[in-house]
Amino acid sequence: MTSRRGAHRIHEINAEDVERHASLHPHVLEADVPASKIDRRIARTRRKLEHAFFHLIQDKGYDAVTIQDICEKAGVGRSTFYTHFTGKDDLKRRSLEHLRAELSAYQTMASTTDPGKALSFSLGMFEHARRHVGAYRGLIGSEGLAVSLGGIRGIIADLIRAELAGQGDRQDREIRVAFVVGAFMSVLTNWLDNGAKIEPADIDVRFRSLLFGGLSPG
Amino acid sequence: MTSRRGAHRIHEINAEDVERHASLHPHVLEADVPASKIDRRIARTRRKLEHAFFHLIQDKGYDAVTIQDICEKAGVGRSTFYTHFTGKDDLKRRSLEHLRAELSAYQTMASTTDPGKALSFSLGMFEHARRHVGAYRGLIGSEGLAVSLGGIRGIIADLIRAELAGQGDRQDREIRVAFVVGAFMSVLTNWLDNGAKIEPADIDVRFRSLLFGGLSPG
DNA sequence: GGACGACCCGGACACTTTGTCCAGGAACGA
DNA sequence: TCGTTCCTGGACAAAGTGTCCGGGTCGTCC
Repeated sequence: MTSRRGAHRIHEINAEDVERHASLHPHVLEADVPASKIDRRIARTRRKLEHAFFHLIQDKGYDAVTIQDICEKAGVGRSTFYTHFTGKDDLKRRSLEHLRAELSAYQTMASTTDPGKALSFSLGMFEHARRHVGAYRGLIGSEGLAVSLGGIRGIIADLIRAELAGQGDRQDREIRVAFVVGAFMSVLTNWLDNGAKIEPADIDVRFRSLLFGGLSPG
Repeated sequence: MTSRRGAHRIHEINAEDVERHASLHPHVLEADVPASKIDRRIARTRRKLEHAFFHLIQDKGYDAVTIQDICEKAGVGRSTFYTHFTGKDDLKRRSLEHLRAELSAYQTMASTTDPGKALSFSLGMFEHARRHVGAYRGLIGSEGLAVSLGGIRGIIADLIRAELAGQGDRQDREIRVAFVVGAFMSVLTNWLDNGAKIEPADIDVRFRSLLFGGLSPG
Protein backbone atom coordinates (compact mmCIF):
# COMPACT_ATOMS: atom_id res chain seq x y z
CA MET A 1 0.00 0.00 0.00
CA THR A 2 1.88 3.06 1.34
CA SER A 3 -0.12 5.12 -1.09
CA ARG A 4 1.58 8.44 -0.83
CA ARG A 5 -0.52 10.81 -2.78
CA GLY A 6 0.33 14.38 -3.56
CA ALA A 7 0.32 17.00 -6.26
CA HIS A 8 1.22 14.63 -9.04
CA ARG A 9 1.89 10.95 -9.36
CA ILE A 10 4.18 9.03 -11.55
CA HIS A 11 3.01 9.66 -15.04
CA GLU A 12 -0.17 11.48 -14.51
CA ILE A 13 -1.60 13.06 -17.63
CA ASN A 14 -2.72 16.65 -17.44
CA ALA A 15 -5.37 18.41 -19.42
CA GLU A 16 -3.03 20.00 -21.92
CA ASP A 17 -1.43 16.74 -22.92
CA VAL A 18 -4.82 15.34 -23.51
CA GLU A 19 -5.92 18.32 -25.49
CA ARG A 20 -3.12 18.34 -27.97
CA HIS A 21 -3.06 14.67 -28.70
CA ALA A 22 -4.90 13.42 -31.77
CA SER A 23 -5.37 9.69 -31.65
CA LEU A 24 -7.60 6.70 -32.03
CA HIS A 25 -10.35 8.46 -30.18
CA PRO A 26 -10.10 12.16 -30.68
CA HIS A 27 -12.96 14.30 -31.84
CA VAL A 28 -15.94 12.14 -32.62
CA LEU A 29 -16.29 11.64 -28.92
CA GLU A 30 -19.70 12.92 -28.00
CA ALA A 31 -21.09 12.76 -31.49
CA ASP A 32 -24.48 11.45 -30.48
CA VAL A 33 -25.13 14.00 -27.76
CA PRO A 34 -25.50 17.74 -28.36
CA ALA A 35 -21.93 18.55 -27.45
CA SER A 36 -22.91 21.71 -25.65
CA LYS A 37 -25.20 20.00 -23.20
CA ILE A 38 -22.71 17.73 -21.56
CA ASP A 39 -20.95 18.82 -18.42
CA ARG A 40 -17.36 19.81 -19.00
CA ARG A 41 -16.25 17.77 -16.03
CA ILE A 42 -17.68 14.63 -17.56
CA ALA A 43 -16.05 15.25 -20.90
CA ARG A 44 -12.75 15.95 -19.23
CA THR A 45 -12.84 12.84 -17.09
CA ARG A 46 -13.76 10.60 -19.98
CA ARG A 47 -11.08 12.11 -22.11
CA LYS A 48 -8.48 11.59 -19.44
CA LEU A 49 -9.52 8.00 -18.91
CA GLU A 50 -9.59 7.12 -22.57
CA HIS A 51 -6.24 8.70 -23.07
CA ALA A 52 -4.63 6.93 -20.19
CA PHE A 53 -6.08 3.71 -21.53
CA PHE A 54 -4.82 4.49 -24.98
CA HIS A 55 -1.31 5.06 -23.73
CA LEU A 56 -1.22 2.14 -21.36
CA ILE A 57 -2.19 -0.56 -23.81
CA GLN A 58 0.73 0.47 -25.92
CA ASP A 59 3.38 -0.61 -23.52
CA LYS A 60 1.55 -3.22 -21.48
CA GLY A 61 -0.99 -4.72 -23.85
CA TYR A 62 -4.69 -4.78 -23.23
CA ASP A 63 -4.79 -7.70 -20.85
CA ALA A 64 -2.09 -6.43 -18.57
CA VAL A 65 -3.70 -3.06 -18.07
CA THR A 66 -5.77 -2.85 -14.91
CA ILE A 67 -8.43 -0.34 -14.08
CA GLN A 68 -6.27 0.89 -11.28
CA ASP A 69 -3.50 1.60 -13.76
CA ILE A 70 -5.81 3.61 -15.90
CA CYS A 71 -7.17 5.67 -13.06
CA GLU A 72 -3.76 6.30 -11.64
CA LYS A 73 -2.33 7.45 -14.93
CA ALA A 74 -5.40 9.48 -15.68
CA GLY A 75 -5.37 11.10 -12.28
CA VAL A 76 -8.95 10.08 -11.69
CA GLY A 77 -10.48 8.47 -8.67
CA ARG A 78 -11.15 4.82 -9.15
CA SER A 79 -14.71 5.17 -7.99
CA THR A 80 -15.21 7.76 -10.68
CA PHE A 81 -14.25 5.28 -13.33
CA TYR A 82 -17.25 3.16 -12.53
CA THR A 83 -19.63 6.06 -12.91
CA HIS A 84 -18.59 6.29 -16.56
CA PHE A 85 -17.78 2.79 -17.63
CA THR A 86 -18.86 -0.58 -16.41
CA GLY A 87 -15.40 -2.04 -16.83
CA LYS A 88 -12.37 -2.32 -19.03
CA ASP A 89 -14.24 -3.91 -21.90
CA ASP A 90 -16.77 -1.15 -21.90
CA LEU A 91 -14.05 1.44 -22.13
CA LYS A 92 -12.49 -0.43 -24.99
CA ARG A 93 -15.74 -0.79 -26.83
CA ARG A 94 -16.51 2.88 -26.61
CA SER A 95 -13.05 3.86 -27.70
CA LEU A 96 -13.44 1.73 -30.77
CA GLU A 97 -16.54 3.60 -31.80
CA HIS A 98 -14.30 6.37 -33.00
CA LEU A 99 -12.37 3.99 -35.17
CA ARG A 100 -15.56 2.62 -36.62
CA ALA A 101 -16.74 6.07 -37.56
CA GLU A 102 -13.43 7.00 -39.12
CA LEU A 103 -13.21 3.84 -41.14
CA SER A 104 -16.68 3.83 -42.54
CA ALA A 105 -16.18 7.46 -43.48
CA TYR A 106 -13.10 6.46 -45.39
CA GLN A 107 -14.96 3.55 -46.92
CA THR A 108 -17.79 5.62 -48.33
CA MET A 109 -15.35 8.25 -49.50
CA ALA A 110 -13.21 5.72 -51.34
CA SER A 111 -16.17 4.02 -52.92
CA THR A 112 -17.55 7.28 -54.32
CA THR A 113 -14.29 8.49 -55.82
CA ASP A 114 -13.49 5.07 -57.23
CA PRO A 115 -16.71 3.12 -57.52
CA GLY A 116 -15.10 0.12 -59.14
CA LYS A 117 -12.89 -0.74 -56.22
CA ALA A 118 -14.34 -3.43 -54.03
CA LEU A 119 -13.48 -3.84 -50.38
CA SER A 120 -11.86 -0.47 -50.41
CA PHE A 121 -11.52 -0.36 -46.65
CA SER A 122 -8.22 -2.14 -46.69
CA LEU A 123 -5.92 0.67 -47.69
CA GLY A 124 -7.50 3.09 -45.31
CA MET A 125 -7.17 0.57 -42.55
CA PHE A 126 -3.52 -0.11 -43.25
CA GLU A 127 -2.81 3.58 -43.19
CA HIS A 128 -4.81 4.22 -40.10
CA ALA A 129 -3.14 1.32 -38.40
CA ARG A 130 0.32 2.58 -39.16
CA ARG A 131 -0.55 5.97 -37.80
CA HIS A 132 -1.43 4.31 -34.51
CA VAL A 133 0.78 1.27 -34.44
CA GLY A 134 1.11 1.23 -30.71
CA ALA A 135 -2.57 1.32 -30.00
CA TYR A 136 -3.34 -1.35 -32.51
CA ARG A 137 -0.69 -3.65 -31.17
CA GLY A 138 -1.96 -3.16 -27.67
CA LEU A 139 -5.54 -3.71 -28.67
CA ILE A 140 -4.99 -6.49 -31.10
CA GLY A 141 -2.86 -8.63 -28.88
CA SER A 142 0.41 -9.16 -30.67
CA GLU A 143 1.66 -11.39 -27.91
CA GLY A 144 3.22 -14.07 -29.99
CA LEU A 145 0.78 -14.19 -32.82
CA ALA A 146 -2.48 -14.17 -30.98
CA VAL A 147 -5.30 -12.19 -32.47
CA SER A 148 -7.81 -11.15 -29.91
CA LEU A 149 -8.93 -8.25 -32.04
CA GLY A 150 -11.26 -6.91 -29.46
CA GLY A 151 -13.94 -5.24 -31.45
CA ILE A 152 -11.88 -4.26 -34.47
CA ARG A 153 -12.68 -7.53 -36.09
CA GLY A 154 -16.37 -6.87 -35.79
CA ILE A 155 -15.99 -3.45 -37.32
CA ILE A 156 -14.19 -4.80 -40.35
CA ALA A 157 -16.62 -7.65 -40.66
CA ASP A 158 -19.49 -5.19 -40.87
CA LEU A 159 -17.80 -3.26 -43.65
CA ILE A 160 -17.18 -6.40 -45.64
CA ARG A 161 -20.63 -7.75 -45.02
CA ALA A 162 -22.17 -4.56 -46.32
CA GLU A 163 -20.20 -4.82 -49.50
CA LEU A 164 -20.87 -8.49 -50.09
CA ALA A 165 -24.58 -8.12 -49.57
CA GLY A 166 -26.66 -9.66 -52.29
CA GLN A 167 -24.13 -12.20 -53.43
CA GLY A 168 -25.03 -15.87 -53.09
CA ASP A 169 -26.97 -17.26 -50.18
CA ARG A 170 -26.53 -16.08 -46.66
CA GLN A 171 -24.50 -19.02 -45.54
CA ASP A 172 -22.02 -18.68 -48.33
CA ARG A 173 -21.77 -14.97 -47.75
CA GLU A 174 -20.90 -15.44 -44.12
CA ILE A 175 -18.15 -17.81 -45.04
CA ARG A 176 -16.74 -15.25 -47.38
CA VAL A 177 -16.94 -12.54 -44.77
CA ALA A 178 -15.14 -14.75 -42.30
CA PHE A 179 -12.54 -15.58 -44.89
CA VAL A 180 -11.82 -11.98 -45.80
CA VAL A 181 -11.85 -10.53 -42.32
CA GLY A 182 -9.65 -13.29 -40.99
CA ALA A 183 -7.13 -12.99 -43.75
CA PHE A 184 -7.08 -9.24 -43.47
CA MET A 185 -6.69 -9.05 -39.71
CA SER A 186 -3.98 -11.61 -39.83
CA VAL A 187 -1.99 -9.83 -42.51
CA LEU A 188 -2.51 -6.57 -40.70
CA THR A 189 -1.25 -7.77 -37.34
CA ASN A 190 1.61 -9.61 -38.93
CA TRP A 191 2.60 -6.45 -40.70
CA LEU A 192 2.38 -4.44 -37.49
CA ASP A 193 4.31 -7.01 -35.52
CA ASN A 194 7.14 -6.69 -38.00
CA GLY A 195 7.25 -2.98 -37.49
CA ALA A 196 5.09 -1.98 -40.43
CA LYS A 197 8.15 -1.54 -42.59
CA ILE A 198 6.47 -2.04 -45.94
CA GLU A 199 4.45 0.90 -47.18
CA PRO A 200 0.71 0.72 -46.58
CA ALA A 201 0.10 0.91 -50.32
CA ASP A 202 2.44 -2.01 -50.96
CA ILE A 203 1.09 -4.32 -48.32
CA ASP A 204 -2.36 -3.46 -49.53
CA VAL A 205 -1.51 -4.52 -53.06
CA ARG A 206 -0.12 -7.81 -51.87
CA PHE A 207 -3.12 -8.47 -49.73
CA ARG A 208 -5.56 -7.70 -52.49
CA SER A 209 -3.63 -9.81 -54.93
CA LEU A 210 -3.87 -12.80 -52.64
CA LEU A 211 -7.48 -12.11 -51.92
CA PHE A 212 -8.71 -11.73 -55.47
CA GLY A 213 -6.14 -13.76 -57.34
CA GLY A 214 -5.85 -16.72 -55.00
CA LEU A 215 -2.80 -18.28 -53.49
CA SER A 216 -1.33 -20.24 -56.33
CA PRO A 217 0.50 -17.85 -58.66
CA GLY A 218 3.07 -15.41 -57.27
CA MET B 1 -15.18 -21.52 2.24
CA THR B 2 -16.81 -24.20 4.43
CA SER B 3 -14.77 -26.75 2.56
CA ARG B 4 -16.40 -29.91 3.62
CA ARG B 5 -14.25 -32.54 2.17
CA GLY B 6 -15.18 -36.14 1.88
CA ALA B 7 -15.45 -38.96 -0.54
CA HIS B 8 -16.42 -36.83 -3.48
CA ARG B 9 -17.18 -33.20 -4.24
CA ILE B 10 -19.56 -31.63 -6.65
CA HIS B 11 -18.34 -32.75 -10.00
CA GLU B 12 -15.11 -34.35 -9.12
CA ILE B 13 -13.63 -36.47 -11.85
CA ASN B 14 -12.49 -39.91 -10.88
CA ALA B 15 -9.77 -42.00 -12.40
CA GLU B 16 -12.04 -44.14 -14.51
CA ASP B 17 -13.69 -41.20 -16.21
CA VAL B 18 -10.31 -39.89 -17.08
CA GLU B 19 -9.14 -43.18 -18.37
CA ARG B 20 -11.96 -43.82 -20.76
CA HIS B 21 -12.10 -40.39 -22.26
CA ALA B 22 -10.26 -39.81 -25.52
CA SER B 23 -9.92 -36.15 -26.22
CA LEU B 24 -7.76 -33.25 -27.20
CA HIS B 25 -4.99 -34.50 -24.98
CA PRO B 26 -5.10 -38.19 -24.62
CA HIS B 27 -2.18 -40.46 -25.21
CA VAL B 28 0.83 -38.54 -26.39
CA LEU B 29 1.14 -37.18 -22.89
CA GLU B 30 4.59 -38.07 -21.68
CA ALA B 31 6.07 -38.61 -25.08
CA ASP B 32 9.42 -37.03 -24.34
CA VAL B 33 10.07 -38.91 -21.11
CA PRO B 34 10.56 -42.65 -20.88
CA ALA B 35 6.99 -43.31 -19.93
CA SER B 36 7.93 -46.04 -17.51
CA LYS B 37 10.11 -43.80 -15.38
CA ILE B 38 7.53 -41.28 -14.34
CA ASP B 39 5.71 -41.68 -11.09
CA ARG B 40 2.15 -42.82 -11.55
CA ARG B 41 0.95 -40.25 -9.09
CA ILE B 42 2.34 -37.48 -11.24
CA ALA B 43 0.76 -38.84 -14.37
CA ARG B 44 -2.54 -39.23 -12.63
CA THR B 45 -2.55 -35.73 -11.23
CA ARG B 46 -1.63 -34.16 -14.54
CA ARG B 47 -4.26 -36.16 -16.30
CA LYS B 48 -6.89 -35.13 -13.83
CA LEU B 49 -5.95 -31.49 -14.13
CA GLU B 50 -5.86 -31.47 -17.90
CA HIS B 51 -9.17 -33.18 -18.04
CA ALA B 52 -10.84 -30.83 -15.64
CA PHE B 53 -9.46 -27.97 -17.67
CA PHE B 54 -10.66 -29.54 -20.86
CA HIS B 55 -14.17 -29.87 -19.54
CA LEU B 56 -14.33 -26.49 -17.88
CA ILE B 57 -13.39 -24.40 -20.87
CA GLN B 58 -16.28 -25.92 -22.72
CA ASP B 59 -18.96 -24.36 -20.62
CA LYS B 60 -17.20 -21.33 -19.22
CA GLY B 61 -14.69 -20.35 -21.85
CA TYR B 62 -10.98 -20.12 -21.26
CA ASP B 63 -10.93 -16.72 -19.61
CA ALA B 64 -13.64 -17.49 -17.11
CA VAL B 65 -11.97 -20.63 -15.86
CA THR B 66 -9.94 -20.10 -12.71
CA ILE B 67 -7.23 -22.27 -11.34
CA GLN B 68 -9.38 -22.88 -8.33
CA ASP B 69 -12.12 -24.20 -10.58
CA ILE B 70 -9.75 -26.58 -12.22
CA CYS B 71 -8.39 -27.92 -8.97
CA GLU B 72 -11.81 -28.30 -7.48
CA LYS B 73 -13.17 -30.19 -10.43
CA ALA B 74 -10.04 -32.29 -10.67
CA GLY B 75 -10.09 -33.07 -6.99
CA VAL B 76 -6.53 -31.87 -6.65
CA GLY B 77 -5.07 -29.54 -4.07
CA ARG B 78 -4.45 -26.09 -5.38
CA SER B 79 -0.90 -26.10 -4.14
CA THR B 80 -0.34 -29.25 -6.12
CA PHE B 81 -1.34 -27.47 -9.27
CA TYR B 82 1.63 -25.18 -8.99
CA THR B 83 4.06 -28.04 -8.68
CA HIS B 84 3.05 -29.13 -12.18
CA PHE B 85 2.18 -25.98 -14.03
CA THR B 86 3.19 -22.40 -13.61
CA GLY B 87 -0.28 -21.14 -14.37
CA LYS B 88 -3.29 -21.42 -16.59
CA ASP B 89 -1.43 -20.50 -19.74
CA ASP B 90 1.15 -23.15 -19.08
CA LEU B 91 -1.53 -25.76 -18.74
CA LYS B 92 -3.11 -24.61 -21.97
CA ARG B 93 0.18 -24.63 -23.81
CA ARG B 94 0.99 -28.16 -22.75
CA SER B 95 -2.46 -29.41 -23.56
CA LEU B 96 -2.07 -28.06 -27.06
CA GLU B 97 1.05 -30.09 -27.63
CA HIS B 98 -1.16 -33.11 -28.13
CA LEU B 99 -3.13 -31.31 -30.78
CA ARG B 100 0.04 -30.29 -32.53
CA ALA B 101 1.25 -33.86 -32.63
CA GLU B 102 -2.04 -35.17 -33.91
CA LEU B 103 -2.31 -32.59 -36.64
CA SER B 104 1.16 -32.90 -37.99
CA ALA B 105 0.71 -36.65 -38.03
CA TYR B 106 -2.37 -36.16 -40.13
CA GLN B 107 -0.53 -33.69 -42.30
CA THR B 108 2.33 -36.01 -43.17
CA MET B 109 -0.08 -38.88 -43.69
CA ALA B 110 -2.22 -36.88 -46.08
CA SER B 111 0.73 -35.59 -48.03
CA THR B 112 2.13 -39.06 -48.59
CA THR B 113 -1.11 -40.64 -49.74
CA ASP B 114 -1.94 -37.67 -51.96
CA PRO B 115 1.29 -35.83 -52.72
CA GLY B 116 -0.37 -33.32 -55.03
CA LYS B 117 -2.58 -31.78 -52.41
CA ALA B 118 -1.15 -28.64 -50.91
CA LEU B 119 -2.05 -27.39 -47.45
CA SER B 120 -3.66 -30.67 -46.67
CA PHE B 121 -3.99 -29.85 -43.01
CA SER B 122 -7.28 -28.13 -43.48
CA LEU B 123 -9.60 -31.11 -43.79
CA GLY B 124 -7.99 -32.87 -40.88
CA MET B 125 -8.36 -29.77 -38.83
CA PHE B 126 -11.99 -29.29 -39.68
CA GLU B 127 -12.69 -32.87 -38.74
CA HIS B 128 -10.71 -32.75 -35.58
CA ALA B 129 -12.38 -29.53 -34.63
CA ARG B 130 -15.84 -30.93 -35.06
CA ARG B 131 -14.95 -33.92 -32.96
CA HIS B 132 -14.08 -31.54 -30.15
CA VAL B 133 -16.31 -28.58 -30.80
CA GLY B 134 -16.64 -27.69 -27.18
CA ALA B 135 -12.97 -27.59 -26.47
CA TYR B 136 -12.22 -25.55 -29.55
CA ARG B 137 -14.89 -23.04 -28.77
CA GLY B 138 -13.61 -22.70 -25.26
CA LEU B 139 -10.04 -22.34 -26.35
CA ILE B 140 -10.62 -20.19 -29.35
CA GLY B 141 -12.83 -17.65 -27.72
CA SER B 142 -16.08 -17.60 -29.58
CA GLU B 143 -17.38 -14.76 -27.44
CA GLY B 144 -18.94 -12.65 -30.13
CA LEU B 145 -16.49 -13.15 -32.89
CA ALA B 146 -13.23 -12.72 -31.08
CA VAL B 147 -10.44 -15.00 -32.05
CA SER B 148 -7.91 -15.41 -29.33
CA LEU B 149 -6.76 -18.68 -30.76
CA GLY B 150 -4.46 -19.41 -27.89
CA GLY B 151 -1.71 -21.44 -29.40
CA ILE B 152 -3.69 -23.13 -32.12
CA ARG B 153 -2.90 -20.35 -34.49
CA GLY B 154 0.80 -20.92 -34.03
CA ILE B 155 0.42 -24.60 -34.68
CA ILE B 156 -1.36 -24.03 -37.96
CA ALA B 157 1.08 -21.33 -38.94
CA ASP B 158 3.94 -23.78 -38.55
CA LEU B 159 2.27 -26.31 -40.78
CA ILE B 160 1.65 -23.76 -43.48
CA ARG B 161 5.09 -22.29 -43.18
CA ALA B 162 6.63 -25.69 -43.67
CA GLU B 163 4.69 -26.21 -46.82
CA LEU B 164 5.35 -22.81 -48.28
CA ALA B 165 9.07 -23.02 -47.66
CA GLY B 166 11.16 -22.18 -50.68
CA GLN B 167 8.62 -19.99 -52.40
CA GLY B 168 9.52 -16.36 -52.97
CA ASP B 169 11.45 -14.29 -50.47
CA ARG B 170 11.00 -14.60 -46.77
CA GLN B 171 8.96 -11.48 -46.42
CA ASP B 172 6.48 -12.49 -49.06
CA ARG B 173 6.24 -15.94 -47.59
CA GLU B 174 5.36 -14.62 -44.18
CA ILE B 175 2.61 -12.53 -45.65
CA ARG B 176 1.21 -15.59 -47.32
CA VAL B 177 1.40 -17.58 -44.13
CA ALA B 178 -0.41 -14.85 -42.27
CA PHE B 179 -3.00 -14.68 -44.98
CA VAL B 180 -3.71 -18.39 -45.00
CA VAL B 181 -3.70 -18.94 -41.27
CA GLY B 182 -5.89 -15.94 -40.66
CA ALA B 183 -8.42 -16.90 -43.27
CA PHE B 184 -8.45 -20.48 -42.08
CA MET B 185 -8.85 -19.76 -38.39
CA SER B 186 -11.56 -17.30 -39.13
CA VAL B 187 -13.54 -19.69 -41.30
CA LEU B 188 -13.03 -22.41 -38.75
CA THR B 189 -14.30 -20.44 -35.80
CA ASN B 190 -17.15 -19.04 -37.78
CA TRP B 191 -18.12 -22.54 -38.72
CA LEU B 192 -17.92 -23.71 -35.13
CA ASP B 193 -19.87 -20.74 -33.85
CA ASN B 194 -22.67 -21.64 -36.17
CA GLY B 195 -22.78 -25.12 -34.79
CA ALA B 196 -20.61 -26.82 -37.41
CA LYS B 197 -23.66 -27.75 -39.40
CA ILE B 198 -21.99 -28.08 -42.77
CA GLU B 199 -19.96 -31.23 -43.26
CA PRO B 200 -16.23 -30.90 -42.72
CA ALA B 201 -15.62 -31.99 -46.29
CA ASP B 202 -17.95 -29.31 -47.62
CA ILE B 203 -16.62 -26.44 -45.62
CA ASP B 204 -13.15 -27.57 -46.58
CA VAL B 205 -14.00 -27.38 -50.25
CA ARG B 206 -15.38 -23.89 -49.91
CA PHE B 207 -12.40 -22.74 -47.98
CA ARG B 208 -9.94 -24.15 -50.47
CA SER B 209 -11.87 -22.71 -53.36
CA LEU B 210 -11.65 -19.24 -51.86
CA LEU B 211 -8.04 -19.74 -50.98
CA PHE B 212 -6.80 -20.96 -54.34
CA GLY B 213 -9.37 -19.43 -56.63
CA GLY B 214 -9.66 -16.01 -55.08
CA LEU B 215 -12.73 -14.14 -54.00
CA SER B 216 -14.20 -12.91 -57.26
CA PRO B 217 -15.94 -15.85 -59.00
CA GLY B 218 -18.48 -17.87 -57.05
C1' DG C 1 7.05 -57.17 1.93
C1' DG C 2 9.10 -53.34 4.06
C1' DA C 3 11.53 -48.95 4.28
C1' DC C 4 12.52 -44.89 2.15
C1' DG C 5 11.53 -41.09 -0.43
C1' DA C 6 8.72 -38.62 -3.51
C1' DC C 7 4.26 -36.85 -3.93
C1' DC C 8 -0.11 -34.83 -2.52
C1' DC C 9 -3.08 -32.46 0.86
C1' DG C 10 -4.99 -28.70 3.34
C1' DG C 11 -4.50 -24.70 5.32
C1' DA C 12 -2.44 -20.23 6.05
C1' DC C 13 -0.42 -16.14 4.38
C1' DA C 14 0.41 -11.75 1.87
C1' DC C 15 -0.80 -9.54 -2.01
C1' DT C 16 -3.55 -7.69 -6.02
C1' DT C 17 -7.70 -6.54 -8.33
C1' DT C 18 -12.49 -5.75 -8.62
C1' DG C 19 -16.88 -3.48 -7.71
C1' DT C 20 -19.69 -0.76 -4.45
C1' DC C 21 -20.78 2.81 -1.21
C1' DC C 22 -20.66 7.19 1.09
C1' DA C 23 -19.45 11.93 3.00
C1' DG C 24 -17.52 16.00 1.93
C1' DG C 25 -15.48 19.25 -1.09
C1' DA C 26 -15.12 21.36 -5.81
C1' DA C 27 -16.67 22.88 -10.15
C1' DC C 28 -20.21 23.73 -13.29
C1' DG C 29 -24.51 26.01 -15.42
C1' DA C 30 -27.99 29.25 -15.01
C1' DT D 1 -24.48 33.77 -6.41
C1' DC D 2 -26.82 29.49 -5.65
C1' DG D 3 -28.24 24.93 -6.25
C1' DT D 4 -27.08 20.88 -8.61
C1' DT D 5 -24.02 17.74 -10.36
C1' DC D 6 -19.63 15.70 -10.37
C1' DC D 7 -15.28 14.14 -8.40
C1' DT D 8 -12.56 12.47 -4.50
C1' DG D 9 -10.52 9.54 -1.13
C1' DG D 10 -11.30 6.13 1.75
C1' DA D 11 -13.28 1.85 3.41
C1' DC D 12 -15.27 -2.55 2.44
C1' DA D 13 -16.18 -7.42 1.06
C1' DA D 14 -15.19 -10.72 -2.20
C1' DA D 15 -12.40 -13.34 -5.27
C1' DG D 16 -8.12 -14.94 -7.16
C1' DT D 17 -3.09 -15.63 -7.25
C1' DG D 18 1.25 -17.56 -5.86
C1' DT D 19 4.04 -19.45 -2.07
C1' DC D 20 5.14 -22.03 1.92
C1' DC D 21 5.06 -25.79 5.24
C1' DG D 22 3.80 -29.98 8.38
C1' DG D 23 2.06 -34.17 8.03
C1' DG D 24 -0.10 -38.01 5.79
C1' DT D 25 -0.05 -41.32 1.82
C1' DC D 26 1.33 -43.85 -1.89
C1' DG D 27 4.80 -45.61 -5.31
C1' DT D 28 9.22 -47.50 -6.10
C1' DC D 29 13.05 -50.09 -5.31
C1' DC D 30 15.61 -53.26 -2.73
